Amino acid sequence: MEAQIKNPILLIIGMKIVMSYTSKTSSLRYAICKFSVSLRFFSYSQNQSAKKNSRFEAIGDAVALFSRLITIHPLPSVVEFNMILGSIVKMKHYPTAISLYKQMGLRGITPSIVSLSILINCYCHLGHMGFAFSVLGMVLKGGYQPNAVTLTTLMRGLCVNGEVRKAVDFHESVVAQGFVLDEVSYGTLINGLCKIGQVRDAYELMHKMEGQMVRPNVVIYNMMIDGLCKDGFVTEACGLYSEIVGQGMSPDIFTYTCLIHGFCSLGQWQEVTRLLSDMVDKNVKPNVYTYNILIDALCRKRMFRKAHDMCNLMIKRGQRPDVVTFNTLMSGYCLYNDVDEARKLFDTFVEWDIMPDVWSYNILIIGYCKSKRIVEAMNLFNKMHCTNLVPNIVTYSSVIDGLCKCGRISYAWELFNAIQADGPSPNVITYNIMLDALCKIQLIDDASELFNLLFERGLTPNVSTYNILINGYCKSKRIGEAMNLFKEMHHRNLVPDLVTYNSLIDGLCKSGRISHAWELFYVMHDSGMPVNLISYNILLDAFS
DNA sequence: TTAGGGTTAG
Repeated sequence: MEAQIKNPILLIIGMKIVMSYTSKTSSLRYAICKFSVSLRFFSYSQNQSAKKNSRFEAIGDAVALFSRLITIHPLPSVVEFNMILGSIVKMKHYPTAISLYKQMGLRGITPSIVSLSILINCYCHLGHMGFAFSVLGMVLKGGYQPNAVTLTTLMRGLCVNGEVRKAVDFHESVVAQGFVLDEVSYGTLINGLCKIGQVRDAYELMHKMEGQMVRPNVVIYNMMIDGLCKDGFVTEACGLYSEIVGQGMSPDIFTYTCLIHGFCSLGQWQEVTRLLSDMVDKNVKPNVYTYNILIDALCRKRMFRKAHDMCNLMIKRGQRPDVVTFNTLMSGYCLYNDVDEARKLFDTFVEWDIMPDVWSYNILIIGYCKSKRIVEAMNLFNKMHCTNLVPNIVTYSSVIDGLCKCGRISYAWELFNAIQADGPSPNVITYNIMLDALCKIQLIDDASELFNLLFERGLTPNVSTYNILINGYCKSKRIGEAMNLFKEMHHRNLVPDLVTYNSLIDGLCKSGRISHAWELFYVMHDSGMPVNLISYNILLDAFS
């Protein structure tokens, strides 16, 4: 059955393609190129106006056009098909692109390295890295030459699927085999490494790429600057800024925004001001991200008047506040326990023509829970279900925490089980919340069972998980089990913190094992842990 | 002549 083209503009373009094909191949390419641009436009307008159906129509049109092209005699070249597949990938319809790729094969169209790279990209986006690499196998067996795009796509796939290390190893092996990578390939790896906090390795890689005759561009410098700033190495990030300038390149809005973020985190306002005036000199205009960072920094310092002034300034300079701006302000108010002020802002979203997102709801739900106003938190949680917003694991964890802290543990437990069965999978934070609740009501054996379940679900406990359980065991006077967990932390390369030591020292003291408590106190001291007042009070209490 | 990388908020 012939597919219908629903959009009139695309119908015209589609007809143009069929007509022009009979005359000239170049016209066909021109028409498809226009089609591709139109698809991108529709995809864009879908984002802008949130019209649910336009994306569906655009994808429908793309498929319809593909179906028409595949029936033309003689068949258009693979380039035309690649252009349609590329547009479908841009619309994130990966399974559709894969299915159309397969149809191409059935029609006897020989894929090019571009088609195969698109296919690899689809599998990577779907998290099917095994399939992605089997396509690479096809590439090699078929005598194609994988290029920098093919290899970068795979490296990015590994990075976004949580296997950055494998991506780095893969890069090393392809370089050793003589494949040539470019600045995008290195940028992908550097970004992957920075995102998992391996900034040092990223930095080394940036210097290594120069040995491969690939020079870092501003994008790579920006990623490094961002990574360094987020790790607190703002001085080093500034060094890279100087390198950009020294090499005759121009720092852009990303460079400045990342650096401003770094200095805001350190509270170095003078540097922030200096960067802002530097931006004026270099004619780089702050954008909504830059303003949001500044507003966030002001809110964290409780400078709400100045934060609102900054909001007005951004409007005056032609930058519209967005949902992040409002979320940032709401978050600031909640940080200082003023959930009512945050709620007032939330209620003005409509006036600003801004749609609240999951973050907006989460900020308020957490705010209400913190103030023990569980009814209002639950009302918002229920209101979310009436919108198109899908609560995420942060929403559920916050609500579960709120319910636990208000003593409604059975309801919290019900929700926890519900999301285990069907919902956003609980993460280690959700488990910690439930574990804490169980320990607080002395159900330490149930907590221990839940702790085992955490491993079964493939999650990794963190220091807080151990602290919660150790504290639970200590409060139940089961010091032996608490000490076993303490040892287990070491095996898992988890470094005990002040909370771990204080819980154990308290537990040991309250069980009359004061000499053991002292021993542990010295272990803590020797490990370089800054001892706080709580530690001394625990020991003083024990002595008195 | 189609395919791959970068900034914000819990």
